[in-house]
Amino acid sequence: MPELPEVEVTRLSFADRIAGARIEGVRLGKPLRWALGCLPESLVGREVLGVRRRGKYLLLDLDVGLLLLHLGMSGSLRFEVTPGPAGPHDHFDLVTNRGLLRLHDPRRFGAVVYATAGDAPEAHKLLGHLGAEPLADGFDPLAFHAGLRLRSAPIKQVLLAGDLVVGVGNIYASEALFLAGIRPTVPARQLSLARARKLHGAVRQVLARAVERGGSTLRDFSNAHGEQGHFQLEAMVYGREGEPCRVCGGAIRSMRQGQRSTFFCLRCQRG
DNA sequence: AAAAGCCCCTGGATGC
DNA sequence: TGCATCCAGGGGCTTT
Repeated sequence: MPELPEVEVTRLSFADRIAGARIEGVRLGKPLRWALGCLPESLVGREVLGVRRRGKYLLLDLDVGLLLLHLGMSGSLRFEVTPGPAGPHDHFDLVTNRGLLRLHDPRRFGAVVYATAGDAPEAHKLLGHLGAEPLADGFDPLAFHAGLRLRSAPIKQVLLAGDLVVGVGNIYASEALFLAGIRPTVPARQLSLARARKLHGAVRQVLARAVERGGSTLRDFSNAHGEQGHFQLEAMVYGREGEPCRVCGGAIRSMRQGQRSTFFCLRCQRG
């Protein structure tokens, strides 16, 4: 479910409230993708300094070490001062003196992993290979184009891979390619500098807009307050197979790329 | 090195 | 109503 916008919206919805909180306990539900990597009791007494985001990971900085959180496909976080009892899909609770941070994740592709403070966060195994942050100043169109030139895979799959640019998942890859007028199947290396620039801008535009709209709620995404997103209402192509293109009126098509659905408009995406 | 497939898991929609 | 099948926002790992 969660791509960069949903993860960032989640972060914004609880970062201020958890900053400065003292950890009082940890409750684990069923196993997530990876083991926590430390004894839950060892977190008690530590302070949450703040929350950052790297790609689709949330980084909870502690006074000693940090927690990496990933929402996987079906995860969402809630932060509640007066929480109810844990449900069958609530697999991680961080009890603090400010409130309870709870991970709800039916499919359990998500994860909470402890990392020691020793290494810089960027050196962590899970983060080391990640590409540029698309909404940061460091996302450079020239470097983006240079990276694309090295890849022969279809541009849609290069966007999803996350080693050139992070945070673009299945919804926003289709949306960005539509905005840029680029066919999802074109080999990445075929994109000219001008078209790479256009895609670079489209990625930034669609992600920034989605953050503004609170993310996309297709089934069950909500931020840490339980509020849903609204970007799905203005999607140009994602999930719109057979419906008319909002630009040219032609029928939106869908196809499979790497066992994921891709949505596009034949007429508007000729490149 | 890069690309393509394979899984992890649950639930909802659809079809017979 | 019951059961099988397919599909879903991710991504690390293994195999080509």
